[in-house]
Amino acid sequence: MKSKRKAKRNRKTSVENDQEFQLEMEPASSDHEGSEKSLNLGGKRRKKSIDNGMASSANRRKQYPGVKGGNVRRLESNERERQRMHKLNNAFQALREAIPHVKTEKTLSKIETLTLANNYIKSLTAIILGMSSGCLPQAEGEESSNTSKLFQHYQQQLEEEDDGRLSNYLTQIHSFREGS
DNA sequence: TAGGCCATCTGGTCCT
DNA sequence: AGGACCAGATGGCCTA
Repeated sequence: MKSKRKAKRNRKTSVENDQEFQLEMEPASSDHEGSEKSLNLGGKRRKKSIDNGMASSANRRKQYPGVKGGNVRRLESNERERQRMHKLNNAFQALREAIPHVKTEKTLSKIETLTLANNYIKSLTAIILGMSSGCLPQAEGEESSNTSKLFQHYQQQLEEEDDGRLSNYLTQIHSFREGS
């Protein structure tokens, strides 16, 4: 993994690009963060394929005359998909902020975020289980019973997995920080 | 220039 | 029927 996260902050995202593109098209509708109403066949990002990329793209991808012709349903679908992806990215961002590492200068990639979060959760679970060391209150009612089951589940899971989950996590943080 | 990461478009499939 | 979800394709941006 390369140390490109910082630079990526400087780089314009395609959303920003599209927003710029929108300025030429229409005022941006800011219904939510990262939301751009680019019902313009992708704006800048797709410009190349529109302008000159069709020769290569069209070989593999169908032509979509309906879109060019103003297929409203397709465009609406694109917009919904964009919104969905923006929500997904917001969730990724929230996850990044939930991981201690994110407070540093780099932005974690998605795969890094998921990997780190996974190990973070597991190391926290291990810590909690270690602290409680099986001294949970006696099952009293359904809720306590569930807690006990959960405890057993995690304990079993951790036993089946490798040791050193926490050290793995810390190592990962370190390597991410190093930008390796 | 290659490789990594990402946003977007798109059609298919699943779900309500 | 229409929206949500998914995966493949494509191309832009960046770093080494």
